[in-house]
Formats: sequence, C-alpha cells, structure tokens
Amino acid sequence: MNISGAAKAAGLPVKTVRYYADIGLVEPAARTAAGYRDYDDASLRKLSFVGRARGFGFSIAQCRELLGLYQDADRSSAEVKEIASARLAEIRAKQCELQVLHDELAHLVDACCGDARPDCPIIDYLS
Amino acid sequence: MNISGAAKAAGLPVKTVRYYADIGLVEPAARTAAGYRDYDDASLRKLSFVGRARGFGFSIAQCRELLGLYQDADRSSAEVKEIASARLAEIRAKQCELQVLHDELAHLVDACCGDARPDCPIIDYLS
DNA sequence: GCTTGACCTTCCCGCTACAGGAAGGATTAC
DNA sequence: GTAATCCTTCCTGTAGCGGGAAGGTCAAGC
Repeated sequence: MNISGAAKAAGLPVKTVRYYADIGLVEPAARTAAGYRDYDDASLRKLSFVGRARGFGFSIAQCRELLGLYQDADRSSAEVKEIASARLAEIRAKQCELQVLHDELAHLVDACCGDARPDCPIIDYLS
Repeated sequence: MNISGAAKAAGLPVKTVRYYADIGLVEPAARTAAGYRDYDDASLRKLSFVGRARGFGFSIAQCRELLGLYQDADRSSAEVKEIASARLAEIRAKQCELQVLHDELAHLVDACCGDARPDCPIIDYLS
C-alpha cells in the first residue's frame, strides 16, 4: 500500500506519515522499485497506534516508547502504566494551570462592562 | 536602564526582552552611544504589561493589540473585553479537550494493574 | 595604565510536530 | 501520447523564545 492509502487507513495526513518515516518512528515495510514507500499490515497497525497515542497528546518520544512496548511480547504492563501516568500528570498539571487562568480572567472579563468608555479592569490589572 | 535591569524589573529573561524588541513589540526608549538598549519608565511599564498578558497566555499578536489599547486613551473597554473573551474561549476549549483526554486516560490507567505481566488495557485501547 | 570579569551587541542554530510548496520522476486513465 | 494525479526529496515556515559563539564595552581593582 502506498503512502496515501496508508495515511487514509490510519486517519493521518500524508505529510505526517512521511514525517514519522523520516524520524524513524514508523517506517514503511519496504520501498518499491521506483522508491515509493510501501506499507504492509504491521506498519499500518503501527501508524494507527501512533495516531491514537498522539490523539491522547503523548509526545513523539512517548509514542516511541509505547510503540516499543506494543511490539514487545515480554513487556510489563507496569512500564506502560508509568508512561500513561506521566502523561496523565501532564494533563492534570495543565488543567490546574488553566483553571487558575480561567478563574482570574473570567473574573476580569465579567467585571469589564464592555462599552465605549476606556475604563477597563482588564487593562488595570495588566498595568 | 540597560537590558538586564529592565528584564529584572519586568520579571522577564533578558532573551525575552531582546526578542520583544526585535519583533517591535516593546522597543527600548533609546540606544546608548555604544549601541546598548536603553529602557525608560514608559518602556518598562510596557514590558511588565506584556509580561503579565503573556502570563495569561495571550499570544504575541494579542499582546500587541492589548498594548495598543493600553496606550490608546480613546479606547473602548469593549475592544479590550473582546480580546480577553477570545482568550477565555481558547482556555475553555482547551479545558474541555483536556477533560475528555483526562477522563479516558484516567480510566485506562486505572484499569491497568501495572504488574509484570504484558496484558494491558492501555495498549489494547491504542491497538 | 592595564587587566579582569561582567556586561552588552549581533547572528545563527535548536526546539515540537508537522504544513506548504517547489522541482522533478512515476503511474494511471483515457 | 498526453494529461492528471500520484510519488520523491529538499527547503522554508510556524511560536516564542533558549543556548551559545564571536566580538565590542564598561567598571573595578591594582
């Protein structure tokens, strides 16, 4: 299967699939005589796997580790759980950060009457 | 005041202050004979203003607009409120996105026993 | 007056995870 | 045969800086 077929099957842009091949994350099974990337079932599964992992916000480095574990029959679920927990911690940290920003900014926006006059608590707060 | 003094006063890294000058966001009031950037009270206030706005996650472009309004005595608070509301909407969208990711991933992590065996619902879900 | 160390300057590369596009070859449909 | 649609590599750009090199400047101490 050529790159556009693989991209479609994995639900990823062609550019992304090519990028993953370039950085050695998911390489095509082979190259055709003309130099076209050729994806087989295994590489397709890896592409989809990475696509879903990226959907969770795992970094490329984390995807690389997860992919390694995915292909390792001798893996321990503890290793997987550790990576996922790390990502979960990132998400929670970001959520806390956003919550603080949200509350402060919502308060300011609420206090701003938003009319034609220049007086503005948002500007005041930033000053 | 030279760049390191200005950076310290605004609570920003020197590199950041230089970057803001380069992109014309906050330019120094003058240059010394030796070519050193020279910051006065007004430029210092702008630096601090941008620093706080960046703290809210406003993009450089949004900071540029806010800074324009900050210096515009004829501004309407409605203009400020619109930019702030846009940022608030971005924050809320990100929060929703993270909430979904959090719930799904937390569920998976919770279901993974994290022992020495290879069986793992996280890997299963990504496959 | 000279040195030393801490500034400052510009310039260029690197980061993440790709997207856009150019130039040129391959394949496919008609 | 040709036109359209693929494919390839390579280069540039994104946001917001950080790191570091090469070289000029300034203040303090001897």
